Amino acid sequence: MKKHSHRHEKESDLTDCLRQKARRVTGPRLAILRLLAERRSPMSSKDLFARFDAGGCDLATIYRSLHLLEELGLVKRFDFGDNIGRYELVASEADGHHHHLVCTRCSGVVEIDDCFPEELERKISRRNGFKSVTHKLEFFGVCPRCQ
Amino acid sequence: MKKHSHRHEKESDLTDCLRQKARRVTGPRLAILRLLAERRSPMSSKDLFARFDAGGCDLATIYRSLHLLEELGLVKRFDFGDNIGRYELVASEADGHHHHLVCTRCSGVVEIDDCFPEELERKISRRNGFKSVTHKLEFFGVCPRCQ
DNA sequence: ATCGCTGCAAAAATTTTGCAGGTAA
DNA sequence: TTACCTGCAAAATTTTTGCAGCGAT
Repeated sequence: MKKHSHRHEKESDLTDCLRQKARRVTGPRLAILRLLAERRSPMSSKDLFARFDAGGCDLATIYRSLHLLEELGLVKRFDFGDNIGRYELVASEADGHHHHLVCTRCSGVVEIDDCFPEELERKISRRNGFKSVTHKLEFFGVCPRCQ
Repeated sequence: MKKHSHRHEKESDLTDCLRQKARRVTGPRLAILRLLAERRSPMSSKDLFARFDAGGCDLATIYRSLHLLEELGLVKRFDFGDNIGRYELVASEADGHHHHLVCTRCSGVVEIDDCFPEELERKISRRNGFKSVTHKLEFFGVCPRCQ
């Protein structure tokens, strides 16, 4: 059984992870996690920067925080092919692995749960002798409103 | 039956495509196509720039050319998550749609022919009301030599 | 009181754009 | 000749880094 979820779950995850690495729990890191938790679709550093209240947080800090949070496995980076890194909170339930369907007109994002078949991934890994194989999969198309 | 391939196939494809758009066949465009044709794995603008002989070609021209060639459907852009656009020649046989297995240590690239099942892609498209759905799929892992 | 973290500023890296002159058709 | 292209330089974007001071533990 997984622990029950309550509003501070992410904060305690963060505290746990950081303690293990002798890193500190700070305002910007908590704020970034909260901002990401408010949205289902991935956000860029700039998106986050724009959503900080007055007295916000430096852009450099956002970049540094996202790198750290990614290293801790609390957030995950996605790439939609426009040279802008976007990050999403990693779901605590299950593995949270999922993909996106991005509208090429309005850039709207729909979360997709279907995934590349594990068996095929294993086959690709085995056939090429690669270890620790993962994948990135994103879908692109024109959403109903933009058609 | 498809037309037989000979060494100038890409050049004539280019000529055809450009004519249709009232664009010109130029040295840099031909050179970029040739450089891409020499390699199986995708190249960045900088890679291409570095491979130009003396009296080469401006980086800005490479960027402009790649955009144009992509628009013409002669090259395709891939993203490996490092904010660097990489381009590959579009195979003339079949649709040439394929993916890559990238080593996270040495950045070596293996071409992969397996692809996301069409039926699943159609299901995703249908379920969300999206049109013209395509996808980007890349694999990452540690290659045999780097293990 | 440590050591890590942040803001600020400067730099780096990738990509885009403006413009004057050169070139394919 | 007429657009279109290219090189050069400057700018725009996104991301990284150095450093002095602040702050979590």
